[in-house]
Amino acid sequence: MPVHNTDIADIFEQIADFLEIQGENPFRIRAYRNAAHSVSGLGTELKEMVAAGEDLTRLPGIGKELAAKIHEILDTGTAKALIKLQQRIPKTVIEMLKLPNLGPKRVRILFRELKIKNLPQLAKAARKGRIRALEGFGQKTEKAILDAIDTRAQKEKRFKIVTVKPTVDSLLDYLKKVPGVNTVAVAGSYRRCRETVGDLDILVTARQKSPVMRRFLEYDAIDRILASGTTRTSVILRSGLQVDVRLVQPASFGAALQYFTGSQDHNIAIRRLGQQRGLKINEYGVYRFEKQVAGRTEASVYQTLDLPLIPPELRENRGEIKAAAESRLPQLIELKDIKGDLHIHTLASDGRNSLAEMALAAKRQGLKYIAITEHSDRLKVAGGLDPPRLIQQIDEIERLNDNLKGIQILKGLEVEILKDGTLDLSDSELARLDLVVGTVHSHFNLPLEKQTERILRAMDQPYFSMLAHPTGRLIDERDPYQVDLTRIIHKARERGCFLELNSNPKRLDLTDIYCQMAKAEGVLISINSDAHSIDAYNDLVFGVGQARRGWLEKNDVLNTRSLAQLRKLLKQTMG
DNA sequence: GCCGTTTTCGGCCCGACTGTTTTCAGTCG
Repeated sequence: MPVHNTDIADIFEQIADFLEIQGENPFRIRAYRNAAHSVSGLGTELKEMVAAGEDLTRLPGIGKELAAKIHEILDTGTAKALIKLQQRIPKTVIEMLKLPNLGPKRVRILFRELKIKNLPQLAKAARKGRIRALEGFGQKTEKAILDAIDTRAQKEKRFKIVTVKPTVDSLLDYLKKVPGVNTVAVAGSYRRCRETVGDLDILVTARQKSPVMRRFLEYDAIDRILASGTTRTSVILRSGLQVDVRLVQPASFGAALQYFTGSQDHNIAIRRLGQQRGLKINEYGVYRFEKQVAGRTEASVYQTLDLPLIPPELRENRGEIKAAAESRLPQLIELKDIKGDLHIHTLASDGRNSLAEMALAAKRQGLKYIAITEHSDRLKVAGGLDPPRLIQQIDEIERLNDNLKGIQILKGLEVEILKDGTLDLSDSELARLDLVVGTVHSHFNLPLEKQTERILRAMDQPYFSMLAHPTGRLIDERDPYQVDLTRIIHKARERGCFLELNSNPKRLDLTDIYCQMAKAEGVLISINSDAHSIDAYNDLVFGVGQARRGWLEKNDVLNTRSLAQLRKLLKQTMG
């Protein structure tokens, strides 16, 4: 059973949880959490680094002790330290930490004083009124605990960025119209283009006595109010989404935007840097002693640390601060760099628009080329094309290309990768195409080794240009299938083929970390819409967001190339 | 447990809000 970075990070987080409930040294706990974050954000598998004989203590947040634990976990699959902790405190106690208003101190009291070991016992004790009697608890806390248990499933939910976008647009519009309001901006994980957001952070600057906070409370989609102060108001919308609005002074706007954009790990690192220079950085500004020296703009905050403005998508404390200090921040790809879209369906398979409609809509979006890639024969439920229908479509594309100006259509196919790693159509049939996009739509449950071998074999077929949605995951709906992406990326480099970053906001597959890994290997990524209708070109912006989180620059992306360059690159994958 | 232009010890990010207090601890972001 191979151990992945996520397994190691998970063990470190668990150790941190246990230590926290034990009331351990908070900085020791932080060290474990830092290490977990550092490990999960690595662009390389630790098992490979160890195999290559690399010194793990060179990684940020990993010292001698934790390096030894990583070795132990790689060897045994677990850590003795964790097992020891689990013997003293039942695993189920950790679940209580996830409830709002319950942190390590209170969970510790519940466990020690009332011997509460899990959520059902906690609910029982709360119903009997035993919790309010505890030191530091009261009636309100007891009720909050009960409420939280009752609505727990709902609360853990994160929202896909695509479902939040209309809310953001509407709220910004609403707040901007309130008298006296000057600036409204969204911060948080939404601004960092994370694939899901837990809540929305909105910043407002306004003239004195603007009724903005009161008016926000009147916003019609609000279900209930969590907190309401002069500078911060928190509400839950009927959709379940939490929204925090903060009123800030113009002189503090940049500092607040920096602060609330996060990530938290990035901010901690930034404030530490400030500290080393005798600066205090908070959401109001950058201070030397009592005097504010920056904060009106975000750039001014970074400037006090001699850093350029770091793009929000990079702010995860995954090396961006060091890169900024060394003037080697990437010039991140932008939506306007995308010249074409290489994964598109039409009415011929399961799309909702015709070939001509898809082509014209692409042209309106400013794209120069598209590839039509219908499903192949085996995927009957999606109207997969058999060889005769594929030939028919190739003819149709050639006819259209003769008549269309300003957009070129490439002949492609989204071919099924069969269980044994062969492709759904024969080489002679695939040879007629400009590109072949391979995908897995069946046998999701193969074990890691089999699934990986299956895909590697497919990539080795003579006609194979690109692996689409490489992990098959659907955010919050379907886990990725078991596959060793490190080997897939190595193979792509060796074979000269490409990996897709699918822009469908339900997929966003590849994820940021693997984009970064592919980039390091020199494997080009294609940011595709997987469009099934003309509206879907709008999703490319989500793919670009994920690509930016993966540090991708224009040159790292296949479909920023001119049509001539693209054809050359594709030809190398065909035959 | 990590880390070092404060370097092998003594630090480790910072403030708002709430509930339970009667001046503050815990939680959260």
